[in-house]
Amino acid sequence: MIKKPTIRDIAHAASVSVGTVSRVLNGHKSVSPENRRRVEAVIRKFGYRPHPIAQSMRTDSTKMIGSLARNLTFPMMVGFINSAEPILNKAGYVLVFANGNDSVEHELMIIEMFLRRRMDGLLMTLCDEGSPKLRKALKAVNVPMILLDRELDLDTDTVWIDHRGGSALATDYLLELGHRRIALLAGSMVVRPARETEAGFRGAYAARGLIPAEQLIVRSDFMVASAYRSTTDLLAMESPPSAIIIGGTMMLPGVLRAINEAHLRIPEDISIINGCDSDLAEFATPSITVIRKDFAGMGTVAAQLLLERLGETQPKKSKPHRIILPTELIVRQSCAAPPTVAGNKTATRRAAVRRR
Amino acid sequence: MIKKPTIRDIAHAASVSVGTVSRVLNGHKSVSPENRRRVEAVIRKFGYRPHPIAQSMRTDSTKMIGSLARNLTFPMMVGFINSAEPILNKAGYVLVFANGNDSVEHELMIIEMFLRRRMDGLLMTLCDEGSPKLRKALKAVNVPMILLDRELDLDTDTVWIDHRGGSALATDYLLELGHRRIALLAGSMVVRPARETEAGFRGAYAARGLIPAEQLIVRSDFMVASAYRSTTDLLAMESPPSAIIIGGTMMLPGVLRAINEAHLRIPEDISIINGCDSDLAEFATPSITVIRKDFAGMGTVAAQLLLERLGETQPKKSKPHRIILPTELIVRQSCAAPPTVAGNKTATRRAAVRRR
DNA sequence: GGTTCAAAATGAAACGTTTCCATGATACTA
DNA sequence: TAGTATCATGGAAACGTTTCATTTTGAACC
Repeated sequence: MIKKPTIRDIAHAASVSVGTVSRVLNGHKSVSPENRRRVEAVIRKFGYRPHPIAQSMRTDSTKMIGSLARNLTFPMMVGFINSAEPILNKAGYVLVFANGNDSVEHELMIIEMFLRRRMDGLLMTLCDEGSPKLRKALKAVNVPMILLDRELDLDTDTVWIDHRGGSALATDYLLELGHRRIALLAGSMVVRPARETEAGFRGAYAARGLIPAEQLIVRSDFMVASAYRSTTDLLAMESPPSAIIIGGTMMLPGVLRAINEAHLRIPEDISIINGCDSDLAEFATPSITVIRKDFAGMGTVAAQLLLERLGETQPKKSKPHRIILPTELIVRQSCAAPPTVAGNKTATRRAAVRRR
Repeated sequence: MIKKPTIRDIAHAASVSVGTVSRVLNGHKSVSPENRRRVEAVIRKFGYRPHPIAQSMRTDSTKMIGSLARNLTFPMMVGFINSAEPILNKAGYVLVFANGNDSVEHELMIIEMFLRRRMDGLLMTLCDEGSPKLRKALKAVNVPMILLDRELDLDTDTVWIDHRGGSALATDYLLELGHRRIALLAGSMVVRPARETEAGFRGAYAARGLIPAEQLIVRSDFMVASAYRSTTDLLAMESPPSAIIIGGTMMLPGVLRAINEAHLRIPEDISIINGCDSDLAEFATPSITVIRKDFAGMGTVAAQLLLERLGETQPKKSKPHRIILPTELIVRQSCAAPPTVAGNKTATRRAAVRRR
């Protein structure tokens, strides 16, 4: 491997000073057309590319964006990264990715690492909004940062998904169908999505002058294993729910398994709505009604917001942006009127057989 | 934000030279216990951390690993990154991620970018093994590189998945059930997995002295849209297949949709086997038999292999590693004996109704 | 033709490390 | 005791840029 040419080589070959080459490179004004032409020719001829590390050393800017996620397993992160990464790339930035593994300690380490490595900007989702340590760490961040679906009292740009609206839509839909015992797998209250989901749920009840059954609101975490456990418990209750709203994005398999094992049919015996769309929701039998959330849109918006901040010459912060992305209820086949109270099981089972 | 202390500040505070501090930092031998103690104390007191960019500038090593994938949408990439990233992190490396978007041009740009940014190592999957440009670009790579599930005639470490074995297992299973018209959605022949899948398919036929129907082998790409189209075409054939093996990892929804629209039942009318496991495969009704592939294992192995190479003091290449990860057939409910030839449709439809 | 002024170009410093070379000190050998 | 390894340390160069202060150039003006 031949040694790469440096700016010095270019300067020499074009018989100008390194300063002049640098000015050509960075499009500065005062360089004569004649010299500019010559320098550019030599650059092309040598295939010269400036050394990014040396540039970083001098300018203290790395053209790198750090992205911290709780867990890449979440389908949302895939949609997010997939749409954010090309936008950043196009602007000359590179995405450095790290997994927080749902651990505060781990996330702290990663934040420290991002700052030490002089990331130019950060895209962050945290596992716990309540951790004072994390809050302090974020507060010390001195580069543009976009907070993703998290609520911390910091003056940073934020992109939120309207979990509350989606949840209300779903709840209202079930109430309209006649359900009165709706369970909610809300997830972990230490992050905004779970709290908003619960708020939307309660709001929909309240709008009809109804009150949800507290024991049907389950707050645990977003894992598939807890979903399975929670659903099993719910179905074993004295008076079980006639519908379940799944708050998280990856809990659906656990819920389906629990329902299968209880030998219940969807939607005859129980209705369900999932908290995000997925292959499984679309192609399960019956297909699952979902609250669709635009994670790809979140990636796009976050990337654009970040680039905007990075482009600001004035470091005097303009007011932080706060963007909320709408959600949508995709009605499929997993919801029906609740089983009638009298002659419950038999009636609905017969109906199901007729159905196909 | 206070200015960070530099090695010079430490040297001054500990009344030693910067050289000595550097030696302490890098664990060199010849520094007196007394000085080492003092320097370490000052470092702790100041909370000093060496500046990674300056280190890179001097050592020409960035502690960054570039990872190029065709498309993060592939579930395999998620499993892969999720398991590789923590291993690299633990060793002090950082994962820089880029999406090739299934475009040769784009992948070339990214490779160039990785090299320019002086990645210490590369984890690569390409969209086309046949592209001379890509081959040339890879050949010019002068850092350790692991090739993932791709076959190029280069002396780099490689991690392969045993697509051939898995495909043979699946094919044999269907042949054993009595199927003789098995379709294969092989995917795009420009990458190894597709070719190996087809080879395993043919091998299983050959092992029984049988010959597959060529018109049932479909070679297109791995997208869900093509899967839908191909399946629709297959089902519309004069004598359609009685079973389908899906070569790709994300084509299942397309196949299911086409089968639904043709009003065929799985497995009574048609058997299917998917090329990788997924939530959908596990929880679809009926659940789908799959060839399970260990993408997480691939991430682990690739990361370890890469770290091993990076740790080699001798740059004299030892023989390239070539690791093949086994596959496994997970039998679920999507396969049955083919419909009997006589009285075909009626017979099986009745059977299906009986079934539940 | 000399003076003035803006534009263009140069040369060197600086960014924060690592590493090499030289030097001094200490211990070991003959 | 002198000679010679060995070890510890300091000082400085080097990595490849950008930028700043300074000098050079050339045109315009009177």
